[in-house]
Amino acid sequence: MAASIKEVAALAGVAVGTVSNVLNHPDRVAPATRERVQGAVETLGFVRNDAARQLRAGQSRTIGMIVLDSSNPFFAAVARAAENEATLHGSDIIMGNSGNDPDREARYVTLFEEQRVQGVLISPAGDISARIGALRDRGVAAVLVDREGGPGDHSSVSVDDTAGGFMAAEHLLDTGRRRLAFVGGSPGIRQVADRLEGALKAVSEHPDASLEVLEAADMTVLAGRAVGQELVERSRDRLPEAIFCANDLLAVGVLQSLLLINGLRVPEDVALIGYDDIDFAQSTVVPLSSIRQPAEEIGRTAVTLLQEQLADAHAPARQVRFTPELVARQSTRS
Amino acid sequence: MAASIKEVAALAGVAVGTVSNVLNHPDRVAPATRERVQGAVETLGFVRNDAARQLRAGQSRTIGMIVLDSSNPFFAAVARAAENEATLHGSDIIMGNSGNDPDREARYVTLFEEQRVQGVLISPAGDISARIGALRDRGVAAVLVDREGGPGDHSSVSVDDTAGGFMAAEHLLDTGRRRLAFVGGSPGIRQVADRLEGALKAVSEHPDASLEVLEAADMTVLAGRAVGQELVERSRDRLPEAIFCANDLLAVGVLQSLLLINGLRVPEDVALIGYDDIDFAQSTVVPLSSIRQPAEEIGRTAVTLLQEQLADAHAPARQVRFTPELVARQSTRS
DNA sequence: CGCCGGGTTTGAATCGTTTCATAATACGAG
DNA sequence: CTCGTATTATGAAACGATTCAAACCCGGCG
Repeated sequence: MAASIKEVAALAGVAVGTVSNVLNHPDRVAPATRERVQGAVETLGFVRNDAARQLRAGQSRTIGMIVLDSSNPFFAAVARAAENEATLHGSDIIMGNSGNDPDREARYVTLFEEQRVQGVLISPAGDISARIGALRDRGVAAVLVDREGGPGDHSSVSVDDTAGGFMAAEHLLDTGRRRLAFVGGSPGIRQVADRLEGALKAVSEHPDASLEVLEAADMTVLAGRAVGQELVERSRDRLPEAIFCANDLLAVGVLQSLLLINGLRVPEDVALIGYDDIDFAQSTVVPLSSIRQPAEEIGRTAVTLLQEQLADAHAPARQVRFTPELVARQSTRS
Repeated sequence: MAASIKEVAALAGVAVGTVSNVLNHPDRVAPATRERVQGAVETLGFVRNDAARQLRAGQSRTIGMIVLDSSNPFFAAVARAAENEATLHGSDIIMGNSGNDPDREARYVTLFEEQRVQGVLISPAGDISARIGALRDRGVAAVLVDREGGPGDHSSVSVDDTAGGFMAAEHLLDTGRRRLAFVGGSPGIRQVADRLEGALKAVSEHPDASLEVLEAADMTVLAGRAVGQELVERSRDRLPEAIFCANDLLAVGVLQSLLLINGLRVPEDVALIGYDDIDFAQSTVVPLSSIRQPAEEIGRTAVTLLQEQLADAHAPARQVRFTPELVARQSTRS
């Protein structure tokens, strides 16, 4: 159905090699011939078969990217920045969503390997350092995104989640709250574990403070709402004074159930802080305090690190680590 | 670097065809041989080269999807639903972001054509019906998403934007507002034009009502904030009584500047309604009225229609059209 | 007039997989 | 013991683009 280079050659009355040259090295072809070939390409509606090209080349121009949750605005922002940066370098990015599911993650890694992508940007769900090692052995560059690489082996772009967790809890403590709660997703998620660890550290520095840990089914608005519901069903005096959510989506959900459904006041009855500082954080019912991560820079840097690896396979792995930043808004006012 | 089927065959002491059979038709191979081959695959870390496979097959198992703006939660939801549905059918989806830029859109279409994708799901930015026609001629199925197909030629999944625009304006009029404003992106965007048209129709039915049209640079929170800023700088009596934004992101931005920055009250001073009913709409400072579109169904249906086309190239194009729904919240209370 | 050198063009070889007609083998029945 | 059949294995051909050594053409120079 689709025309091949051979048919173009036949129509233009030249050899296949010439057509290929018109496509890839126009300067090597005499102007008259070039036009004749371009005419043939036009009339046949020829579109280059990328599979054949790649097969010959042994490698594609594509970068694979696996994100934990593309419907989380934070990851969407990271992905967008990466996309822009890649376009600048003449690469295309194709994306996959693991949804925090190690199986789906593995499927995408395989898919990308089969496609012989140049490299992979990945926010790991499970423990895939073994898999990444295998990738590198096979000559596929990889950069961890939003997760620190092991000791010197993988390049990575991360944000210091422990510091972020510390900042969040510290802020709550600074504003006079003592009975804190942490709402996270599965403790298997590294970001959740690290943020919790930071929070625990802050709390441990105040002998009179406590931190209760709650687990949400998911890191979504809906799951946040469910946890919030659970909380308000307790007797009032067992309610925490402040809640730290592992991301803004959870915080928004908790906020909804506290406030809209149960008539509690934020921050008077309960203070609330999220994580990521997504665009919506400042527009919520009560503007949400949060810990900001530099999404754009993360995406851009990830691509840059990957390009470094591509340019020189023996370039040392680099770990870039950003520091998050507290953004205090009304939801934690004292 | 990467092992090929040939090396696997050599190591296992069988012919290449046998290895291929182990990979694709394990039942045709004797158990003993199968295990020997699988062992070789294991030790060599063999990964199938998809380019070669596709070249031979002439087609891939991939579906290409082009969205207008993946950082808009509405599109993210559509994409996610499509992804799930495709996975169910054993296809993979790769995504591209046009960002409403016809050039980027064209680049992605080309990329997908070169990859010989099974089909394309596309929310068109520019006028690409010509391009889609070319795709079909070449045997690539296409489904328009969130835009109605022309008369009988393309399959499409859309939502009646004119009806939605009408509903929004009608609702504002019903609650007693008369001087309305419409905030949209570029009028070149079909959704914007249609929603405006619907609103105009509603307004024209009320002789004492008026509709002022404002254009935002973009359909983002930031652009919304800019337009809101412009509005509040006017003298108070020239302020509209109600604002209809072409999507929720714009509405959130407008809300921010009205309320947080300028101390106006919503809905008392100005009523506000958005479009899409994204998850955050109910969590904004003042819960946002909106027009809901069934994102999940749109994504799912798009894939279904594509599968129909794939199953039978001569299946008639189908147009599925959903009707949006008004969700009234506090921001338009009278 | 023959040869040289440049710019052009040619077309066979190659990439790795799948397919399929054919060959090899094993096993039972006669 | 032989033939027929069923099961399994073989390996050449094909997919379509790129590459590259070789062929070709043509004007200029000795």
